Amino acid sequence: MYINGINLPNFMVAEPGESYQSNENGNRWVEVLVDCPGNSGLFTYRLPIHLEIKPGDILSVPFGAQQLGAIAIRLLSELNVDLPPEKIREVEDIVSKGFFKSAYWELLNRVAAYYYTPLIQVIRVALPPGLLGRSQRRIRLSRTVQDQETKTQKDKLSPPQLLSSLPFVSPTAQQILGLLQAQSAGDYSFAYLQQKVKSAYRGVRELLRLGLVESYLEPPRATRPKLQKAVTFIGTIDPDLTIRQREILEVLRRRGGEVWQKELLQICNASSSILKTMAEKGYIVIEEREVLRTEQSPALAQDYPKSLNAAQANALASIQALDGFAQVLLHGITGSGKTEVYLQAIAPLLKEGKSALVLVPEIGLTPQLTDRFRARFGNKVSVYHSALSEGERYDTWRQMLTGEPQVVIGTRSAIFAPLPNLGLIILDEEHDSSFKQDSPIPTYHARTVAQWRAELENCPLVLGSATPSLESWVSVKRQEAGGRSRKSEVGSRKSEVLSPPASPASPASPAHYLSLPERINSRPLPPVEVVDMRQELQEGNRSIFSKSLQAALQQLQERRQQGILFIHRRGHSTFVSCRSCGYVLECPHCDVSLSYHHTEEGAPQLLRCHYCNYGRSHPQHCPECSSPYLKFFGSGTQRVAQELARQFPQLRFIRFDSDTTRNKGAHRTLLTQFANGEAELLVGTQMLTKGLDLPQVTLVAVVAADGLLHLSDYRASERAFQTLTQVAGRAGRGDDAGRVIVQTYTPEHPVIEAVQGHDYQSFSQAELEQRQALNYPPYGRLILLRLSSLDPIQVQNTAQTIATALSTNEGFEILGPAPASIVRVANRYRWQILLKFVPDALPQLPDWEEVRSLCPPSVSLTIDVDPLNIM
DNA sequence: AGCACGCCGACT
DNA sequence: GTCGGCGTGCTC
Repeated sequence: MYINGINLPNFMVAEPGESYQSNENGNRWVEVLVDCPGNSGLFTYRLPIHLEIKPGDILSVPFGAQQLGAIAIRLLSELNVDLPPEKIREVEDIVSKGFFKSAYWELLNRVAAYYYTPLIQVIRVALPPGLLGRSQRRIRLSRTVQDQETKTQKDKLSPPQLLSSLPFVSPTAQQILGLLQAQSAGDYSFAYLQQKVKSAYRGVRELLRLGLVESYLEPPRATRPKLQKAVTFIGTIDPDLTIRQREILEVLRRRGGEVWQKELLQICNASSSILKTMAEKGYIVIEEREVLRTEQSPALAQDYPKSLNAAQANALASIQALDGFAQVLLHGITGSGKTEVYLQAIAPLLKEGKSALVLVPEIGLTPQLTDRFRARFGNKVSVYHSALSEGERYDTWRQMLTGEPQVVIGTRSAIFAPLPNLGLIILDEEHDSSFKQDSPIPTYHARTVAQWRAELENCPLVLGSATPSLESWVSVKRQEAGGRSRKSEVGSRKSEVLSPPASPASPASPAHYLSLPERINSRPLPPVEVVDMRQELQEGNRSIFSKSLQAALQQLQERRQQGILFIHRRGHSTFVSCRSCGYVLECPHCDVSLSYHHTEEGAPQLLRCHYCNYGRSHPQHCPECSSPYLKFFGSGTQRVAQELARQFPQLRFIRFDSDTTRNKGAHRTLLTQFANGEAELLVGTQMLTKGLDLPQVTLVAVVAADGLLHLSDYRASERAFQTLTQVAGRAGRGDDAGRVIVQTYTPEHPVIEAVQGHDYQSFSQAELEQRQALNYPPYGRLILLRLSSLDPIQVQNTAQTIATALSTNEGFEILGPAPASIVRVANRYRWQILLKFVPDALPQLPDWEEVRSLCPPSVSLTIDVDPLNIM
């Protein structure tokens, strides 16, 4: 396949056994998948003789009164009996030859099946937007009218005379005709006419009958490649060239024999006519080439591989020794140089002609990471995420299809990047919850999909994190233990014994745990000081800053060092805690804290458990110590900023949160300002935790850790530990030693203690014991049914009906139905039912079709498999 | 989702 | 009586 100079490889087809010439095999029909809501079913079309259609091709088909994109699923030699042959229409065209390799196709199908999502929805995530676009119906003046019109103009007759010469035309039709005549091409989209004219439909029909206008379909506007003229040098430099021509050829030759025409003319200060002459004489070729609209990055100095410490070298060697599918957990503490390991693992792959896929939580937040990849691999790196423009996305996507060895860095949807020859998949910060999509469907987790993809493409998957998710931890541990018995407790010793790569003889253990237990250059992890805010209150300090933090901020200012202030700001997900004794109100039936319920104005204040729907009124006094100082927690960045400005007027700070980083490139700008020393303090939320590498930061402070600790969610502790460890890890990455201050009302909380001791090991062990006792993931699986409707009564009733129907099933426990923590969002009332499955039991899944049938049309139901946010 | 058809209320 | 609104159902 050859498209505008880019050589597309011939992909294997979804069903390799398919005959080359479909008609010879008796296949006369094709089943296609159409992107049309309300039906996720298949449609059958006739194969035109002149088109050679194979499964996996993207087609254009007539569908009702429109033309749309469809995907060929399989060829048929016989028709379904209950499909009347006269209804069958013919495929119009092939939009794109099949790029659904069998492994890729299998991946999409697996995602659809696992997440109970129609396949077409999965395909929509995988394909760039616009590729499955629908046709546009357009209306234009018919030729006769146009001719007549020009004649009228020539004869200086006014248009009304044209109309008056016609038979009775309704006012609507006249209006449409007027609009079309006013436009130079006499051509409008039907949709435009419909919005401009009251009831255009009838008017248009009338005009069509009269033969005054014609209706036509503009084919689906698949995002088109951008073309530009390129000049290629072909001949030799001939003596009978003019001096000017020779000059141009010289420039062309020096630039590698191929330059964009625009560029060449600019350099030579020439006009295109001279090039035309030269092309006619056969010295050069001018042709349209595709220009890839890929993101341009600032010029970067070439970066070279850095020397590795022992653990890094060990990890790299283990990854490089892998052959085929394997899952690797690269557990490297903050600042241990995981990125360098990735870079060096990728470099040899590119030489072998393979590509690598690197997934990161949020691309905008990590300009540093992409810069580093670009500095190392130059233009072999492309970035792929949903914030790209349609054109950029399409072009990057096509760039991947070329099969050139390359590195693609992207966010969760990039797991579907159509890279052939995948040699390695890396998920950086694999614990991060943004790898999970919770709406729209499919509610996939990129890590789960990555595992399948690595397996199907037979390449290694590296999961990197300083704070691995318990899922990955357990999964790798379990498989490692299953494959070979090793005595040493992993992670407890500094120099970790690496398990040798799985030999082909024992493929049972494709899991490896690799540890980077030390920071690069042997820098120490920063000491973590925990400040008891109850104590501060007792001592009369009512400020949100402890004395210790105040002193540290003062010092920062004096020594002109830099720091980070972390605030956990979350809208309504607040919890209630006693300011005197730190008691947190919890649900008596579940092991979670109660959350303050957002109800109507003036309604009684309620505390509610979102798991079992237990509720109670907000108490006046602490049930533990009777103190009246019960407080909702959740102070935002703004309040902290105000407080900073008041107490430390000299201190310059930059707010780094979703309010201040909304604009494109704002992250980079703010970080550059900070790096240039334009402020001493970076004040921000979650986004500070994600992969920032700012060597000059010596102080990290967490204003109130409690906001993270007591969310009413079984994952609260894991998340809190991850976030706190990550944010603490921003300190002391440079030559100056760092320190961390964590303010809390519950210093004895196990998470705080684990963070203080930088102790992933004991934290995960304790947390896993609790999860196991309660059957929560990674042991028991969860499926969350989310229901929503504009009608609060109807959702509640439906939720109740479904829960009752499900209760006859075995193999899972039903929690709820319960209202979502914020019941009303965008005027929709939301309820949910959580299904908790018994671990290792054969999953007895409910019949989802039956469940859906219990849902009236006014209530929408989504099934979230392995939900991360249960709130 | 579109885009048909079809059935009812407000006008010449 | 038509015109023009909107509700319902289908698309190989």
